[in-house]
Amino acid sequence: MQSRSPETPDQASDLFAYAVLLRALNRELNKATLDFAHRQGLHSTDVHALAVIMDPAASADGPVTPTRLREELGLTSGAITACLDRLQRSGHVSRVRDTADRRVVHLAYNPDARALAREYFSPLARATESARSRFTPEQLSTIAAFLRALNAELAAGHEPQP
Amino acid sequence: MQSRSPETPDQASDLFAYAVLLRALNRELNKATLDFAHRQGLHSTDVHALAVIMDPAASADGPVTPTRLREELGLTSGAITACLDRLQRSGHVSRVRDTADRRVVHLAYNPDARALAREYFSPLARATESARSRFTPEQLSTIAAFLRALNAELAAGHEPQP
DNA sequence: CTAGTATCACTCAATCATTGAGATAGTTTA
DNA sequence: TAAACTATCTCAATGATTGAGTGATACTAG
Repeated sequence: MQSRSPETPDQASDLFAYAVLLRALNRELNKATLDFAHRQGLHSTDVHALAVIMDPAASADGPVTPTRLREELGLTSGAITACLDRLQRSGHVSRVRDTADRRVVHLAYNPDARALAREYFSPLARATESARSRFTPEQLSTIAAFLRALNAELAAGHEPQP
Repeated sequence: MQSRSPETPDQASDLFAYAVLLRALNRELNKATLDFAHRQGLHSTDVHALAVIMDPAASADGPVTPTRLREELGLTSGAITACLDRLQRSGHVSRVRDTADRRVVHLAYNPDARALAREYFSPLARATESARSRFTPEQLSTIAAFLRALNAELAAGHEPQP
């Protein structure tokens, strides 16, 4: 530990400071999401749901279904139904019955939701671009590797939760 | 767009993939928070509030007040009061009047909330430790620098929001 | 020093998202 | 075919959140 004065930034190389940084990041992203929700007149739940439906990483393993959304958002089925009702009424997503298993509903976002998505994603993209510009391609690849590793670790940590 | 095959990892060095990684991280952290909230019988709002009150990064500029919490969580004053009532009733935080400005309330978390905090923070710490172990100190310092830069950019992005 | 204004936290009735137990329709197993 | 299972939806009850307004404290100008 070579931290000498309070403002030496290299203290951030220890575990505790890392966790603090990550939670701060989490807070900033949540705040951005809330801001967006308020501007759009949507509930934060609905925006979180939209993010899951729209984000390629979330829909990596197949189309998103209400059950998938329930797991992702930690809500009960009743709440998911209400949330989807709101999103459908406001024209952001539609429910499409699976052809193979007709119990299953696939969630598709409508064309006009794309503009919404762009507006939602762009502040993060802008901030990310700004931060990225200060690092070399090699460094950026290291950082991406870390983020991937961390995501994998966190995802693994949830699994054994009955 | 130079992505060749789905599993090539070096696609993650472009901006789009970065944003996807960051949102995935955000989702994982939120999910961890929700799990914790459910286990503790707390509302997600209350856990978010606790996180703000407990986290050193959040309380960097002075003690946390209800107004600060309102800005951070994007709720109205009525909701904040109710949330603090719950947290106080369950013994996690106490309200302390500021001595200088007696309109202001400072939020302090009680000793028994420390154990709660440890349990809340430890899964993230464990995952972070695991991910960190695969990188050199120099790389870790680069990654921390990026996280700090990104947080600063995101924080700056919120300011001009009236 | 005093009136006027701003700020901080709180109150309370109304609103509306969420819960949780069940109903419904579809699928798989025996 | 009947039984067991699964995915989604329904709906009354619950309770968190809203939003306007209150009381208390602080600042500021005259």
